[in-house]
Amino acid sequence: MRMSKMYLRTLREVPAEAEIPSHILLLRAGMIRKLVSGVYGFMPLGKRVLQKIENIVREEMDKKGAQEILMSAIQPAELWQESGRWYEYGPEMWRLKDRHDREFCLGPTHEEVFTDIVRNEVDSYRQLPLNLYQIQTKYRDEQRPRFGLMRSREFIMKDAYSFDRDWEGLDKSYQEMYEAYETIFDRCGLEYRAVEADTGAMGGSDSHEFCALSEFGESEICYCEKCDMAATRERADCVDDPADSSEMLELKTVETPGKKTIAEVAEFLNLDEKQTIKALLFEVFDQEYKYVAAFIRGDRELNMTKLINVLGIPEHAIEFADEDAMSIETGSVGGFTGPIGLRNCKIVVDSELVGAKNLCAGACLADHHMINVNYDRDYKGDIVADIKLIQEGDPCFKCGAAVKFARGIEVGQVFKLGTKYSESMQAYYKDENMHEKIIVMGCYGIGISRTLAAIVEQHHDENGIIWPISVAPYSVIITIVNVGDEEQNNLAEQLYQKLQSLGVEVLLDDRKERPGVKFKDADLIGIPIRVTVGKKAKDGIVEYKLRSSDDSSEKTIDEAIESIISLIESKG
RNA sequence: CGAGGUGUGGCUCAGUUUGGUAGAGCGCUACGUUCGGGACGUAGAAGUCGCAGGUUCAAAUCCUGUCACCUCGACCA
Repeated sequence: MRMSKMYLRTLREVPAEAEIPSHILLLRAGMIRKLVSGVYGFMPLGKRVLQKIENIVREEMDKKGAQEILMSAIQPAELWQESGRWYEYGPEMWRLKDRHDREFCLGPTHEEVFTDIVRNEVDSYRQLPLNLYQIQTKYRDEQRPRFGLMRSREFIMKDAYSFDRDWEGLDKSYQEMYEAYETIFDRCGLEYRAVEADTGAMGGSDSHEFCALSEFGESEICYCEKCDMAATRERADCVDDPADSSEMLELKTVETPGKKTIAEVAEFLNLDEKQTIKALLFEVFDQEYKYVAAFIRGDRELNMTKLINVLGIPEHAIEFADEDAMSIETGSVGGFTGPIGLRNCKIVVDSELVGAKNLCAGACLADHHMINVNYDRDYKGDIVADIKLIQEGDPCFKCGAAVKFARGIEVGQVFKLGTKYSESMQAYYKDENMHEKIIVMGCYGIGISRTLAAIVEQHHDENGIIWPISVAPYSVIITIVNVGDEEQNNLAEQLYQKLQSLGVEVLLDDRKERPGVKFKDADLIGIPIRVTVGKKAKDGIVEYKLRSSDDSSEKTIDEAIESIISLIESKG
């Protein structure tokens, strides 16, 4: 491609909308352009990178026997009603109606559609296992789109769905996809970590997230250096402090005027925060009960994901309670709510509180707390479970060593769905004995556009992007220092033609620009190999330089071609 | 959804406090001089000041409403 003809505009200044390196650089390098909040278009260079990533994904999926199809982005509400997710999915789903008032959505994911296709066409065990995938645009009406491609409302995703005869088959399919993902992210040049994850709105049992490590990642992950534990923060189990064997003391109510927070109460009563109980009050929607009170030890934080999991409700069906309204119905008192005296409300108690003794809790009476509160003797929970959020340095639930934290960009996730969808949507097959059996499913996603952003996060410097050669829009850029010089033009043209005939993806910077501008642009758009044709063109000498290094060397064009070919073969 | 902020040529921004009829740099066009890390000169083109009302002789500027965008929080396969 001749740059004089290429549709490309690079920006010198940082667009006001962008904050993090990938967003800034993708905009500055003319790879993406915003249409509205959370919706981006891909310009020629960006589109090429996207295709590189897609092709890596295709190759590795195909190697595992997965077959590519393409389903529509538009989906009928009926399918989602059948699986129960039309309600569950919440406001993130982009819903619309046709002229006859029939309801549809723009697909945020495709479990229902794939299950529907397969249940209609798979009858026999001979057709299983089966793995189908697509690379397609997905829609999620995010509350707050952020960071360019990182969290957008329209994005490109590879989603695969496996269909097996039984759970053993699913385990195998899952393992195959897990391995494919490792290869895919390795080939994309990403430094990543696979961590255990919550299954969230997808449902199912096991799940792993593949997180590209980055300080701007939105996933908090925790891991253990002593054992193989690695999980998202919301998923990580917590270890309860050991039970206290002290005697139970007499329950008392004490005055604590105006002391509402844990810190204030602990200081006022001269207690450790560990000796207090924190109350968190929620209102829930469309359930048998209206309010939830969650109790955890005063020094702990609540893990919202764990809470909604034990309650078995979708995330959008719960929010912090309006204290006044709740007070009337349940007897809670803002700042002074405790487990004793509450009514008409689901009580969830963190498991750690069961073994703790003589704690301080709100008295459900203004300006009063109770001391020497003990589980079982003084109060009970409707549910007792681990609902704590893990902190850095807490003990690992597998081996007890202190856990470490890191941040990552979730570029892929694999789920064992099991029979969640095949059951609700009745996807069966017949076994050897003509017995009807349920299909066991898995699903496997990769955010293609997010992966692109993650690669930039990990591969850039102050001058711009540094694409790994495997995903670079072009492998080589030939920079002509002075297009007014015939010898330079001729030599560059010769090299350009040769590289093209060898199948090398090459840019020829034949623009009438000063060399400084061309070098800056070459660095910004991140082409891995730069060949500069300058003063020594008359001797047949060019300068060969890698974007990733400051060193350069002088070569004849044949030597340059040799270096280029061998580099592409080793890294491409 | 809660809090804060911003909307002025393609981009980055000044001008708004104190109303007087729109500016700079970059980019763009033409010509000339340059030509190894974002050159210089000359001459140009380009903006209903987010939108709608209102106040006023006069509104980018003041008032009301509205929309969009950004940040933090909450939330998020």
